[in-house]
Amino acid sequence: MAKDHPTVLVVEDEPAQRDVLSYNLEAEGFEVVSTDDGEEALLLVAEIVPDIIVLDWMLPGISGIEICRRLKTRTETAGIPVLMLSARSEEVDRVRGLETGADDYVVKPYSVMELMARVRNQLRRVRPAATGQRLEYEGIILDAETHRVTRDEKPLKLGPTEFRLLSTFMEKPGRVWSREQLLDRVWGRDIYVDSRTVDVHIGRLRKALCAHGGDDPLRTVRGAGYALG
Amino acid sequence: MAKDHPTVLVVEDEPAQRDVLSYNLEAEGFEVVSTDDGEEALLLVAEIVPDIIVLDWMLPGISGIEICRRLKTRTETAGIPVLMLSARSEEVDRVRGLETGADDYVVKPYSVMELMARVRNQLRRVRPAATGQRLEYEGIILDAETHRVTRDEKPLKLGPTEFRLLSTFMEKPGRVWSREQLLDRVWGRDIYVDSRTVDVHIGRLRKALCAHGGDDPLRTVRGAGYALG
DNA sequence: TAAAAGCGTTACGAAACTGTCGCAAAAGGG
DNA sequence: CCCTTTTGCGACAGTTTCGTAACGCTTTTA
Repeated sequence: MAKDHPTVLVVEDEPAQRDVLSYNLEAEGFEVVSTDDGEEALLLVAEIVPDIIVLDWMLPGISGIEICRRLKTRTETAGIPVLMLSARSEEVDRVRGLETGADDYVVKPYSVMELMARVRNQLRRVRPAATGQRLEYEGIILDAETHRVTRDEKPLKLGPTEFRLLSTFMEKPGRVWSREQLLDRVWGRDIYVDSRTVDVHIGRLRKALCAHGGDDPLRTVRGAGYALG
Repeated sequence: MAKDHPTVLVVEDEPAQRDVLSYNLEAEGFEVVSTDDGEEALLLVAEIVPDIIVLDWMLPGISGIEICRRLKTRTETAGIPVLMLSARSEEVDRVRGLETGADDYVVKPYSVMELMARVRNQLRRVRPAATGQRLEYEGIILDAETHRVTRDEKPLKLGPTEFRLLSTFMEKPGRVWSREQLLDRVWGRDIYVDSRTVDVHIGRLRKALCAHGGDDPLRTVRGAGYALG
């Protein structure tokens, strides 16, 4: 029903490796999409907008390094963390890998635990709420671990949907989210609900946020969507 | 020279598998001893007295199942948790595995994270003090060593399941645990138990905690799970 | 070996939450 | 200033989630 699991895109040409990665990532509760093809990867990124990309260095066709470079030079995708995998261990490669903009670099053979830790580490930057962190904005504190929300020390009562909605806003204060983006993120990619439903929940969130007084921190951007602050 | 890291004995004949296991277990801070031979395993158990044994089902010479049987029928070794690994997935095997006294059973291919979690899970059973001897929260004191719980000096009567449930909560007061996470930690990953069963035990735990008066310290987080405080 | 305690499932009522609708209010555009 | 588009929001009915009592079964205890 609801989606709060981050999506990982795995780009790896060797099937066995790909399976191990998918299996373990899924077991950790991530939503995994994988491909063995560089071109397809670039298309998938635009389509599914993953929260993080795990990218093999060596690929048939476009190399991983090239994919990374392209992603990092496009503003829409530059923010997505890229974790490079490589069979080589030379220092040169590590440097080159990070030069192209990869956010982290893991040398094969790697410990699965280590890889998971690094994936989580990157996610912590992009999806703080999904990794159980504390978010704060203008006196509003959202603690993902305890599921508690307070405004100016006073506890707020939010339903599950309002909670996820607020988490999304607080991960990037100021960012404007369209109704469709919110439906994707808060409700789930494959669920159909009328986009006006978002309005209603925004309204409910507003009411909850202002329950003890204070300004409405949510901004309506006519024709575009909503934003926090 | 005190040994603060639990020792794991890995019995697995395929070198690649053995290496993966050792690597990941060591990365997790366990002390690992491994062998590919069943006879040697039996000798090693007597020698090093591991805290837990990870045992492959199929071995040249003595089978894993036979090793398990022998260990479980000797009183000195019966208490050591045995985690069975198997490439087969038939129900028959699962049943037979648990019949011989294995404490848990993992089917290949397994998630490394899952395996680690199960190892930790078994260890917790044997060394409840591993995380800390005495937990306290708001007048509730749980002594892992004596298996006793008091609230405001008054002793509480908890069943085994409620005890484990409470110790999970007290490990991280405030943290919200989903029903699935609780099933994992308190029950065990392999057995199918309806997730609603958690509710019932939460209810029982609540009743026990409030037996001598006082507020209900457990918080229900709709759509997410439960938390202490 | 009988009694007691503990366990997991089910059923059902209560409460909370959800999505949709309809209309009023607000915002833009010309 | 009026007309169109977009948004706010109360109301409502349907659905989901939760708490708990009851029950049969297994394990432990005396």
